[in-house]
Amino acid sequence: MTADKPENIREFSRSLPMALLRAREAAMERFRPSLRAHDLTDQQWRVLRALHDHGPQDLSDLAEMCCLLRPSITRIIRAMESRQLLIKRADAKDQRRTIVSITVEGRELIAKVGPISEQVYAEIAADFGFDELEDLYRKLDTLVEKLAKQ
Amino acid sequence: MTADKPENIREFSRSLPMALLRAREAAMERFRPSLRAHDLTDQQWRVLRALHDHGPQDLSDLAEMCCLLRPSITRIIRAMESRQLLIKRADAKDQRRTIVSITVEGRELIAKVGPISEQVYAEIAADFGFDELEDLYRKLDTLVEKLAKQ
DNA sequence: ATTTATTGTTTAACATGTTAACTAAATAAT
DNA sequence: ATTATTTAGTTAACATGTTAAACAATAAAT
Repeated sequence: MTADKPENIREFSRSLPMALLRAREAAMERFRPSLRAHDLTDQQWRVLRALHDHGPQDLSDLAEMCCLLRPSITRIIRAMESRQLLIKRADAKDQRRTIVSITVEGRELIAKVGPISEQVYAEIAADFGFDELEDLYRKLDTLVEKLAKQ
Repeated sequence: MTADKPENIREFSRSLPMALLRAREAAMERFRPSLRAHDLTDQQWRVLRALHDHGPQDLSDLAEMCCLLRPSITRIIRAMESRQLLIKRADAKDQRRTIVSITVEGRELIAKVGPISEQVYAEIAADFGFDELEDLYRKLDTLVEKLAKQ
């Protein structure tokens, strides 16, 4: 007895969010081992890289950058500060703002994990094709752009 | 004083998992309002659609289908069962397996939310371009395929 | 047949996602 | 200047993500 499959809804496999999630999981699966080996969650690694690449940031900008919600980043920063991977200070001009900077320890961790991560990336590019990858980036950027408007 | 930006690591913005996450968030942002209006989380909606489209499933297959981990699906199914959106029963041939089926109430919810979801999808296709969307699906499928091997 | 290994699911513990409510600091309005 | 509004961040409460460990049922090995 097969399920009576109504035709009134798009197939599950053709769900854009699902397709993007599956792709992301497939990619992350390759990066996770090295992150976990250094006691980093996906999110902590994102925060560390954002601070490394773009310098000190207030929490809201950092959250936006890393695709994290404010309550999440509050907890993530707290845990990372206690590990001394970053430091917090109040913004002198606006006492509401908290500004976060990466520490030497944070940079050392990047120096350890970064190269492994780069190698994984190179493997992905080799398996999928470098040009294909660039094309995918462009399409994803365009999608975000088109969906953000309105 | 700008951050000293070392060149030894790929730019944060060129992270494949981040690009996929940003795109997914941009898409989900459009679907969430109707899901929340019917007290559904993203994950619960995925489970409901999977059961609707593919019929009764055991928990492991369902988890795989929905990109969920086993511990997550245990809790999600428990909550949805108490809302009577689905029912569980033991597999007669293998008492370890739990088989889940969508209920009439579950189908009724699909009948309410599905059309709204379809309309959102049509808007996305209109904004991004239907052919572009099809092309994106193909590339994402290929990516998963190439990354899954090895 | 009994033991051993494997498999499907759950529980536990902690991190994050998500929404709403709250606090304090800065701005705007009067 | 005082009040009202907005903004940045936190807390609370609950859902899910994630890993490891536990458990029961099955399959494999002897």
